[in-house]
Amino acid sequence: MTKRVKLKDIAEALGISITTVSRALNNKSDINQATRRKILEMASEMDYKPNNLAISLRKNKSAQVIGVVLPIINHYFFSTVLKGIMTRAHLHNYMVLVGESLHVLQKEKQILEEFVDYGVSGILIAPCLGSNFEQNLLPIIHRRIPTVVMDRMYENYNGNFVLTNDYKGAFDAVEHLIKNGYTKIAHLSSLDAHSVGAERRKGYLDALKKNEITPNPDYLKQLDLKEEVKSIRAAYFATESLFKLDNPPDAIFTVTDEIALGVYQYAQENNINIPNDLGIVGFSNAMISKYISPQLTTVEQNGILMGETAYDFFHQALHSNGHLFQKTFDSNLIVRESSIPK
Amino acid sequence: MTKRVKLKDIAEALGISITTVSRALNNKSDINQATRRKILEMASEMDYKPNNLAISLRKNKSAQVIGVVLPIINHYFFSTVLKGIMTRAHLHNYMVLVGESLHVLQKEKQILEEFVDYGVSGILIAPCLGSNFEQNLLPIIHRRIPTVVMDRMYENYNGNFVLTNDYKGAFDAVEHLIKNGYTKIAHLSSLDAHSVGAERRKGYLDALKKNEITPNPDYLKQLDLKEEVKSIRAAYFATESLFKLDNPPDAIFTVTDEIALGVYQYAQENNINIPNDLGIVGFSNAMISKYISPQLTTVEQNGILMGETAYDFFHQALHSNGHLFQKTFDSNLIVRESSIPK
DNA sequence: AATATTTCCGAAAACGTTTTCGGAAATATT
DNA sequence: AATATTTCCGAAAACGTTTTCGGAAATATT
Repeated sequence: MTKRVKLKDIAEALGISITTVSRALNNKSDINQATRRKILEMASEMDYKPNNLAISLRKNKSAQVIGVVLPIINHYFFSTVLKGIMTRAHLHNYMVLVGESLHVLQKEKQILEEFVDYGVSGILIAPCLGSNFEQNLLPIIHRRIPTVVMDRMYENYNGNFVLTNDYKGAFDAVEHLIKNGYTKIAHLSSLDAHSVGAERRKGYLDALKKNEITPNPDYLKQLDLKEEVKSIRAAYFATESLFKLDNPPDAIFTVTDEIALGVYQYAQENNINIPNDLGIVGFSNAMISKYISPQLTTVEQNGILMGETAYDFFHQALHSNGHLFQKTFDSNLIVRESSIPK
Repeated sequence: MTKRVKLKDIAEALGISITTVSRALNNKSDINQATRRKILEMASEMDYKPNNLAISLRKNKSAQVIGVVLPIINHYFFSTVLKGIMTRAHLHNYMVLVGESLHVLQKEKQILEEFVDYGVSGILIAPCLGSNFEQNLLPIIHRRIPTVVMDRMYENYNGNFVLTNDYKGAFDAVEHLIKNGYTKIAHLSSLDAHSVGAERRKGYLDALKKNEITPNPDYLKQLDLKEEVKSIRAAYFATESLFKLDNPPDAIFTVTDEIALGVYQYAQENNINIPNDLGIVGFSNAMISKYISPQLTTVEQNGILMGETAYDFFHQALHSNGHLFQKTFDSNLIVRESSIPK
C-alpha cells in the first residue's frame, strides 16, 4: 500500500509550509496565485485526498454525515423514504448512515447512541412501534443535534417532523367506500402503540359516524404489524373471523397495503370476489398494489417526497437557530379496481 | 448545549493525568485497580463519550464503517441484502454507509470515491448494470481496501464475491417447466450488459438444448431493467408481442419476479389463464411472489444470507492477508401455482 | 540493610488538519 | 526618500485521543 499523501508531503515536495498548502487547497485568501496553482497541481499529481477525520477533529464539527433510523429496511415504504433522503443528501455531499431498529426499543436506542457517539450532524428517524420519546430521542435533542421525525408521531413532541395526514387519508378512504355503496365496512387496524394506526383508525371511525353508520365493534380487528410476513398471515385469519360473523362485512379498509394482501389471499381461497363481494381499500400505495389483481385502491403516501423533505428540514435546521420545521402531507386516494361502485 | 466531556475534564475532576484516564477507560494494564474504579465511576457520572474522530486519527485507522453501494435502494432484493449486511455489521459494531448508484456508472464511481475519501474500512458493492471494473473498482482495490462484490460479476474479476448460481437456477427453472409438460417456453431476459441476466439466459438456453428443444429466437425478449416500473411495463408489451406470434408460447421464464408482474398484468387483461394457458416461473422469490394470484413459482435468492456472507467476507478479508473469499450460493426452486403440470 | 523488581503514573509526542498571530517583503502613498 | 499599506507566508497551537518512555514509589529479594 502506498502511504496516503498528506499536506506535509506536498509541502516538502514544494519546499513550502504546511500552512500555505492548506490555504491553497481550501481556497483561502492570503496566498499568491502562482503558489496556489503550483500547489493544486502537485496535489492532484500526488493524488492527495484530505483526511476527513483530522478535518472534523480540528474544525470541531462532525463530518458530513447524517444517521437514518428505520424500523425495517427491506420494506417498500421505508426504503423509498430512504431513497428520498439519499438523493437530497447526495446533492449536498452528505453521507448517509443507516440503522434498522426492527421495532425493538432497545435497539433503536443503541443505534441512536452509536450515531451520536460517531458524531453525525443530524438524525432522521422513523420511530419504531412503541418508541419512547423521552428515553430514546430526548437525549439527542438535548445535545442539539438536528433531528427530524418521520412518518409517525410522538405524543407531546414538538420538534421537526414530516408526516402523512393519516387521519384524513383514512377518512377519505372510508368515505369513498361509503359513496360507492358499501355499508358494512370493517377495518384491519394496528395495535394501540402505533400512532399511525391510531390516526387511521380514528379516520375510519369518524367517516362512519359522519355518514351515520354506527361502528360495529366486531368489524374492528387490531393486528401486530411488527413483522410483515406474520402480519399478513394475521390479516388472513382476521378476514376469516370476519367472514365467520353472522353478518360479515362487504368491505374492508386495511391499515396498510401489505395487510390487504392477507385479505386478498383469504378471498382468493374462499371464492370471495373482490370487489363484488368485498370492496377493499389499502394505505400507502406500495409497489404491489398496482400489480395484484384486482388492482388495489389505496391512499397514496409519497415516500420519496417525505424523505426529501425530511432531509431538507434537517439541512435547514442545521443552519437556522432553533426554528422548527414541520409538515403534514395530504395524502390522496388512488382509486383502482378493488372498490368499484356496487 | 452542555460541552461534551473529554478525558481532560475527567482528569481534572480527579486531579490525575489524561494518560491515566485513557488507560482506565481502555482497560490497559499499568494502572491501580482503585484508580481505575474511580475513573470509571467519574466517567459514567459525567456521561463521557469517547470522540471517535480523535481515536481514529490517533490510531491511524478509519472508524468502524463500511460502505455499501447498491443500484436501487427501494428494491426488495437489494434492500434485503442490505438488511443482511446490517445485522452482521451491527454485531461487530460497524456502521453502514449506503449509496445508491441508480445504475449510473458515473454516480457509482462518485459514491465509491466519496466512501474511500471518507475512510471506510471496506466496500460492499452490487455493481450497477454495465459497471466498469477497471474504472470504478480497481482503484479501490489498489488502495487495499477490502472489497466484496455482490450479486453480479465482473469479467476477469478475481477478488472477493458472493453470488447466486444464476445459471443453475435458470436451468432448473426451465427444466421444471419442461418436466411439467410445457414445451414452448419463452424467456423475458435482460440486455446484454447485465451479467446476471446473461447467466440466466444461458441457463434457459442450455436447459432447452439438453431437453432437445430448439430455442426459438422469437421467444427471447431482452428488456432494459434499469427502472423497475418501466421494465414491468416493457414486460407487458413483450408479452403482448409474444402472443401476437403465429405460434405463441405456453410458458414464460422471466429474469426476475418483477418482470413476471408485467406478464401477469397482460394475462389478466387478456383472459389468458395462468397456469393453464401460460405457465410462469420467475427469479428471486420477491415478497410479492407469494401474494400474487396465482402464486408465482420462482427461484429463491436468499438476500439475507448473501448480505450476511458479504459482510463476513469483508470482515475476514480485513484480518487475513490477501486471502480471497468467494462463494456462489445454489439457488433452489420454489414451486407454486403458476407452473403446475399441464 | 542494600539491591532488584514490580507497580503505577505522568510528560510529551503524535495522528493530519485549520487557524491565529506575527512579521518580512513587496508595493503604494505621501 | 521616507512612511504606510498590502501581500504573502510560516511557526505554533489546537482539536481529543493513544502510546512511548522514563522514573518515582512501593514491594520483593538477597
